[in-house]
Amino acid sequence: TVTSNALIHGLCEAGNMLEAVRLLKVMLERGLQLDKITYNTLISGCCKEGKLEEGFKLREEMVKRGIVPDTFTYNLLIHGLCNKGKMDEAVMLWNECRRNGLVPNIYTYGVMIDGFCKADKIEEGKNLFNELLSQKIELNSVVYNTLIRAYSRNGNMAEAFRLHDDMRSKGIPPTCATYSSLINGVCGLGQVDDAKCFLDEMRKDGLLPNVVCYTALIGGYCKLGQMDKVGDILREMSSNGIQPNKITYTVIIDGYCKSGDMKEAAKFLDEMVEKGISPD
RNA sequence: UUCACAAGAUA
Repeated sequence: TVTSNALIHGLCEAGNMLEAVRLLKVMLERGLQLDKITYNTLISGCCKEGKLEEGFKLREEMVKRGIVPDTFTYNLLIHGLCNKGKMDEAVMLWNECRRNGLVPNIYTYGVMIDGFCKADKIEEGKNLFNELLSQKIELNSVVYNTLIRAYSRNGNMAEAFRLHDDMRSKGIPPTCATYSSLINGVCGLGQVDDAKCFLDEMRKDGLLPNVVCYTALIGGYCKLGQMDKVGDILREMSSNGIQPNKITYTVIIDGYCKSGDMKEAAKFLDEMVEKGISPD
């Protein structure tokens, strides 16, 4: 069963749900004992493809087989609902989860907080976060990053920085995701040169700026129409061994197009294709 | 062996 579960997971990750379900049938035919992990893995695959109905059907099926859904199961389904912006239904599932005597974990909170934030209900997200603070659940970087991203997108950098200080003071390490959100927020205010300083701060924290951080900065310069600065960042990236990816190129090409320089845009498109990245 | 967070364009 463990081996088959791992295989199913691999197929789901590859987006090959049909094969994964086929494998499930094979397991049944061979009389292999299915477990929570088998079902959770499949439910995760369905939810990632946005096939929520399938996910809920699988949950029914597991119950029929006498396998009791656990917190993972709920987290997956709640996540699926959140991704569709169905926060009211997500809240109902959250309540059902507790009614069934299951204890929400850090993932449950993380998914819900992120769902609220992405549905433009930051205050609700923040309230859940405060509830989380009062629990005996250990906090981690992800929940902080979620809120930091939300406040940064809103241009509320004061609150974003406050959370950043707060996580540090609790010994929770900022990550690349923390910094890319902060960079993106400061860039959104047009302070791209200031945002660039975060690269050094990251290194002081023992983090190596990754392609996401650099791309956020490039995007900032593009929005300001400072296309000359884009080359600087690209050089800094390559001297640090970081390769631009498809999103980086998309940002640059879009920037040149919007600044009316189609020749440069075409150059970067060519460069991207030469590197084996297919445009979309 | 299964769950959450960061950067882009899109009529």
